Amino acid sequence: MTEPKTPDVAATTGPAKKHARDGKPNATIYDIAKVAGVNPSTVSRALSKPGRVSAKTQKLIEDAAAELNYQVNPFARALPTGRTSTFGLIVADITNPTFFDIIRGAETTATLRDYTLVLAESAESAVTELTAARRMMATVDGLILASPRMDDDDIRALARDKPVVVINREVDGVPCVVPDVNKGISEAVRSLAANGHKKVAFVAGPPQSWMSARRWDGVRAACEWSRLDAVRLESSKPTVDGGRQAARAVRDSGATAVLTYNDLLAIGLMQELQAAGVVVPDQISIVGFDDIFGADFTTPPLTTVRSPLGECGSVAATLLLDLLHGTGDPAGTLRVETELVLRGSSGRLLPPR
Amino acid sequence: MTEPKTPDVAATTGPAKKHARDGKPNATIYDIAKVAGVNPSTVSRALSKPGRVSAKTQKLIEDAAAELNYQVNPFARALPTGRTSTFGLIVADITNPTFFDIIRGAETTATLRDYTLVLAESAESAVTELTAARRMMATVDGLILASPRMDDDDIRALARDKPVVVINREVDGVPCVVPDVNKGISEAVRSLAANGHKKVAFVAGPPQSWMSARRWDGVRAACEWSRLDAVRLESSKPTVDGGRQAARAVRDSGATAVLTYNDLLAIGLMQELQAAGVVVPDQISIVGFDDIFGADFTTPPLTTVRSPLGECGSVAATLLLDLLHGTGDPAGTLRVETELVLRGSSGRLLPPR
DNA sequence: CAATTTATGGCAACCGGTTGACAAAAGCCT
DNA sequence: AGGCTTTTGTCAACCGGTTGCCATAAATTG
Repeated sequence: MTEPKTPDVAATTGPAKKHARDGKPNATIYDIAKVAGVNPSTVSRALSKPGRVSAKTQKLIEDAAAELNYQVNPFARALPTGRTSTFGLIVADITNPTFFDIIRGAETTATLRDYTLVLAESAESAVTELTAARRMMATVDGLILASPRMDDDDIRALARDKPVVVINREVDGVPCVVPDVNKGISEAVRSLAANGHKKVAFVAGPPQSWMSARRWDGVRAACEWSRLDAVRLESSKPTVDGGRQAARAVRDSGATAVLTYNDLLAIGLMQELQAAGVVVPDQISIVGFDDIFGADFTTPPLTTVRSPLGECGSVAATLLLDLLHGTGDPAGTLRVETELVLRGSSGRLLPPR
Repeated sequence: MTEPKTPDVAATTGPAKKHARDGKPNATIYDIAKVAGVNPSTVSRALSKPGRVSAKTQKLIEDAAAELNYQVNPFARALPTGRTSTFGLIVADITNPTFFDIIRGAETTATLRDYTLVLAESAESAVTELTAARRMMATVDGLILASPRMDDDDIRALARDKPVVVINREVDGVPCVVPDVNKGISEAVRSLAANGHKKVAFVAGPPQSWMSARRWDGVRAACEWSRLDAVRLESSKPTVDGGRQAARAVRDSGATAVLTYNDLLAIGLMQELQAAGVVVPDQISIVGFDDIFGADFTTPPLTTVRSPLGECGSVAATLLLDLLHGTGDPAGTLRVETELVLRGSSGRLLPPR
C-alpha cells in the first residue's frame, strides 16, 4: 500500500516557480499600476495599444515599468489572446546541411521581428512530422514546414488551423516558397553542352520528393532544348553514401556529365568515381544541387546549382509573419532564383587517352 | 489629429484566437469534467498527479479526454506553475557546423523527454547572447549555452534564475559538459611523433575562447611529453577564411605538422597550402578539431580530433532535464571523450625532393 | 453657454489550468 | 455499532494579462 505513493511525484515539482530562484518576484502590471497610480487595465493598454491612453499617463506608466524593469509574462498574455509571438519550424533532418541555412534564415528574421523560433525535426518520417506539427500547433502562432514529407491533405489541415508556410514544395492552397530551378538548371545544362557533352544523367532523390521531380523535369526540358540526351537514374537515399552507391549506374549509363538531386549525392558519387580512378572533370563532369556548406571542400570543388536556402528560410518567415499580421497574400507561391555556381567538378570532356 | 489612430493596430489582431481558424474550440478540462461528471479540479489531478484519484474515475476521465481529444493548453498550465516543458539553446553561430550536431543532440533528447527546444543564436556577440538569454529565460524552464561568449558572472547570474548547462566551457558553480581534449590530443601528437615530425604548430582560435586555450594547453603538454617543439600561431577568425590567412604564418614557422583550433581553420589552411603547391601530407601534416560535417570531403580527407558534439548536446539536455526534475548533481562538470580520427591529411613527412 | 461628441480611465469578467483547504465517503479497528 | 484514519472529490482562489462596456472628463460645436 505504500506503492501508489509514486515517489517521482517530485518530478512535477520543478524549481521554477513564479518567482525566480533567488526569490525576487517579477514585476506585474499590477505593481506598475500601483506605482503609477492607475488601474491595471490602463497599464495593459499603455503597453500594448498605442494611442489608447493619454501621452502623460503613457509616460507615467512607461517610467514605472522601466523602474521595475517589467517584462510581460508571455503566458499570461497568450492565455486570453492565443498570441504567442512564436513560430515553429519543422525540418526533415537536422543533420542534413540543406536545412542549416534554412534554419538560420528563419531564426534571423524571427529575432529581427521579435518572434521566437521553435525547432523540431521529423527524422524524415511523415508520421513523426505530423506528430511534431500537431504538438507545435498548440504553442505557436504559425508554422514553417521545410521539405515536408507528409500528405498535401495533412498540410492543408494544419493550414486551416493556423498559418502555415511550406518551403521546397508546392501545396495547393498553402503559401509556399520554392526555388525556381529553371534558371539554374538551364545555365548548368548550357554550360555542359558548351563543353561538348552529349549525354547527361540525372541521379534522382527520394521518389516522394516533390523537389526531385521538379529537378528532373527541369533537366529533361533543358536537355531537350540543348539537344542533349537525358537519362534518369535512381538513388537509394539522398546522402553521400547514396551517391557512392549510384556510381556503378552512372558509369554504366554512358553519360559524360551527371546532375544529382543534391550535393550530398554529388559528393559521394565523386568520391566513389575518383576512388575508381575516374578523373573529374576530365572524364566526367559532376554538378550538384543546393550549394550546401562544404560543397567547395572537395577536390575539385563542386559545381552546383545554388538554391538560396537562407533566403528561403527568411522569406518564408517574413511571409508567415506578414500573414500573422494580416498583411500579405493568403496563398501565393513565392519563387526564388537559382543560379549555377561554376567550380571545378564540371568542364570540358577530354578524349580518352 | 487623425494621426494617433495608428492604422497598424491591425497588426495586433492576429487571426489566432482561442478557437482554431475553422471555428471549433479546443476541449478544456471543464468539457471533460462535464462529460465525466466530475469536478474540473479532479480532471486536472487525474491528468497530472498520478495516484491522486481513484482508478475508476481516472479511467472515466481518460476516456472522456480521449473522446474529446483533449490537449492541455500549455499556457494555462504555465501561468500558475511557471513550468513550460520547454528549454532554450543558444549557440554562438548557427552557420558554424560545430553547432549542428549539438543542436541535433539537444533536440533529440528534448523530443524524447517531451520537451520542446527553443533555438536562438548570438551571432558571436556577447551582448546579443545575453539579450537572447534574458529573453528566453521568461519562457523556458532551463537553458543550454553552447560555447557562450559572455562573462562567467553573467552566466552565473542566469544560473541563479533557472537551471543552466554550459557546453564547451567550464564555469565555476555551473554544470558544464566539456569534451576532454587530452586523450584525443595525445593520440594525435603521438601519431605525429611516430611519423617523424619534430616541430608542431597550433593555430589558435579566438582569444576569448575558453576551448581554444584548453586545446593549446593540451597540445603543449602532449608535445612536451613526446619531446616535440610546439609553437602557437594566432588566427584572425575561426573560419575557412581565417585558415587561409594563417597559411603564411604556418609556412614561416617551419613546423612540419599543424594542429588547428577547429576543422574550419584546418580546411582553409589546407586549401591555401595546396594552392601554393604544398603537398599534404607529404610536406606538411594537418590535423583539425571537432570532426565537423564535411571534414572528410577534402582531398586528402582531414585528420581530426573528434569531439562528440552530438553527445555533448544530448548529455547537456539530459543533465538539464534531470536538474529540472530534481534528480542530478547541482554543479559538476561532465567530461566526454575525444579521439583521433586518422584520415589522409596527416602522415609521414617525405624528404624534400 | 448648453448640447454633444470624443478621449480617457476604471470595473469586472475571462482565458484554462493548478492547488491548498476542507468535507464527504470509505475502510479499519476494537 | 461507534470511533478513527485514510481516500477521494469539491470549492474557491489564484497565476497575469486582455478587453468589452460604461462613466466621467475634456474638447468641439452651434
